[in-house]
Amino acid sequence: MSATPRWQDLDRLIHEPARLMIVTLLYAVEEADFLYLLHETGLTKGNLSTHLSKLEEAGYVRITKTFRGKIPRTLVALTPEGRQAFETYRQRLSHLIHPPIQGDP
Amino acid sequence: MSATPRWQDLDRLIHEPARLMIVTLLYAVEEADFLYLLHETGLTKGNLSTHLSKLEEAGYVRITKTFRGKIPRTLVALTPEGRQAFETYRQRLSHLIHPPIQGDP
DNA sequence: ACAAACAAGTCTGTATTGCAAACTGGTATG
DNA sequence: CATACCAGTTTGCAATACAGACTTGTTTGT
Repeated sequence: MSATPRWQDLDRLIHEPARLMIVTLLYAVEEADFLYLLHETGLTKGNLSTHLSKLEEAGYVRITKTFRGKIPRTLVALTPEGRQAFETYRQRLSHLIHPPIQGDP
Repeated sequence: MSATPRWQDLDRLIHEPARLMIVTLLYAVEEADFLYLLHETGLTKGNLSTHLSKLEEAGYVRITKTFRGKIPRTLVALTPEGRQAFETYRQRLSHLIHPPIQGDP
């Protein structure tokens, strides 16, 4: 028992490919609307909506609903915490992914 | 619809943290026995066993059962396919993880 | 005026699957 | 003889990702 479960500490919320995709996009562009994410990720509306809600619950993104005229527009942005979480995730993954190489031709 | 789901192509089998852990270990040491993996990963026996079976089904690892005296010993090694899959996975993840752009103070 | 399509969801149902714990079977040890 | 180790298989549960249907309001096409 116990061991060193530093691996398990991978943030499951970000780890999920769909959300990893979303977070990565947000990290790059800093702000995006629903449709942009929808097209860029190729997810379905419902799916994207759900994932965004989860990220919002976790405090990783902030969702702002505005109106462009009468048309609703949903803006999504990473919060500082989300940004931080992504960086931590990224670091941890790096450790996993290219570990100090061992004797291996 | 359609879009470009190059992200989705992340190999789910390897992506799962527990298995990512296993594969990474195997990639490093090239050969490991059950107990080593058990202690190193901190998984339960059943869990480890299940994950190994899945990796075996996918052809990513080869499991060799030997006997050390009368005590069973289970050796696990990455197959070339597994090795290939891990490298592909790693590459794809790299693309995701440190993206080219970054205009962001 | 009416139909269709868009924007941004919510809700539901299904199917996977990860995980822990219990059980199995054989061996060594006290 | 009972306990503990090795290496599993099976079971049961809980979470969840995903697609698709349904909703509400708005704009556009004819």
